[in-house]
Amino acid sequence: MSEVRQVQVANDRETATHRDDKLELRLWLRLLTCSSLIERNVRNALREKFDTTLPRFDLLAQLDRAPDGLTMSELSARMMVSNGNITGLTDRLVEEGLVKRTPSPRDRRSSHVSLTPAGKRAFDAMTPEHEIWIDTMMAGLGRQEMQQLFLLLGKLKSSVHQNARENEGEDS
Amino acid sequence: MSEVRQVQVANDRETATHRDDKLELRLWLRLLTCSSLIERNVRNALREKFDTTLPRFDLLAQLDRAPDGLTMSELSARMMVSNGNITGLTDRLVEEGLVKRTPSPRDRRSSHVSLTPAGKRAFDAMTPEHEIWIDTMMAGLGRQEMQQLFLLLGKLKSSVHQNARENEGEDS
DNA sequence: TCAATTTATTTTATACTTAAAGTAATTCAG
DNA sequence: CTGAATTACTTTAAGTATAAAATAAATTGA
Repeated sequence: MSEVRQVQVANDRETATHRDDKLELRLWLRLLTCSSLIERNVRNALREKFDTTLPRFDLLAQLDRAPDGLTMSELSARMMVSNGNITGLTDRLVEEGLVKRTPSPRDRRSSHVSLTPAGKRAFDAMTPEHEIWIDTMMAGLGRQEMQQLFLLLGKLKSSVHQNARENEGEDS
Repeated sequence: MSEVRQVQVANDRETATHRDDKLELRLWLRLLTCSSLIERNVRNALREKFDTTLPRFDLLAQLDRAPDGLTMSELSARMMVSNGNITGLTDRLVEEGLVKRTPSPRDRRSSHVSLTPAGKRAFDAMTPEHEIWIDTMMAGLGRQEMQQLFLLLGKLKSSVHQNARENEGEDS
């Protein structure tokens, strides 16, 4: 009575792709699956280990890389989210004391956001762990495979920038 | 007086990566950038052309691929979102008349969700356009590059499944 | 100068998303 | 058969996200 032992097969988006679906579509779904998987893991880990969220960590990371701080618009561009989103996110981080707003002396419309000492400490505590999570998830890939993947994704990124419908009213 | 003509350089996440950042981290950020870029484009296109959203389109797509319909749990697994999310999403699509819930005769806890004729029509109207958007964005990649990318992402997916911290309480 | 436009940000309304708790039906152990 | 555990789904509260409108400051052009 040999049990039919179901192998744990993830029931993700790709499960339902037809064999005759176009390569482009299957590629997009797989890309999305990978991205979502990693994102979910990082999100969960951040919550469990540091009681924070991915958007907050992301914002701190952007600031850590820009020692002079960034304007709301710069944050919006780098994090690829709307400006309104940054407003709320910054508000919460200010409340937590991890970030501060400094009105720009040159332009009264804009403010520079930067890490507070507490924010810097908090971020520095998270970084090494975060790096380990990422490394771990990618442990199944060899050095060369990663480089290859990095390269191909670079091409994809260019392709999207060049061909996407979003490019209206761009610089001539 | 030669103008310094700024080339339109995307100010995305990767802008701020240090040269000495680990390959794994840079790979993850680039993956996320690609995924977000494509996602944003599809989202905008769906809104502009069909006045709908990506999650709704996704749900319709899952149902279209499963002619007998799916339970809420199956939808949750395939779309990789929480079960509570599916509840709300389904509610809205039912309101729009694109989807219907049929109580399962075998299990009074669960219901099968499936496309209504209107839902099928709506989805069929969107599919060809959607495919074009994806194809267009990937037009910069050759056939072989796409296949290579697909393969490498498959490896990454396995790696994440195997190594991620999420694997607790799994099948022995 | 000064009106019109652009830019930086905030506000508003709505949708999406999650985790956690709750409800109800089913299954399982004994 | 029955109580305990599990499963399917919904509800709730909070956070994240967007588009669009609003505000206010800076810039531009005549």
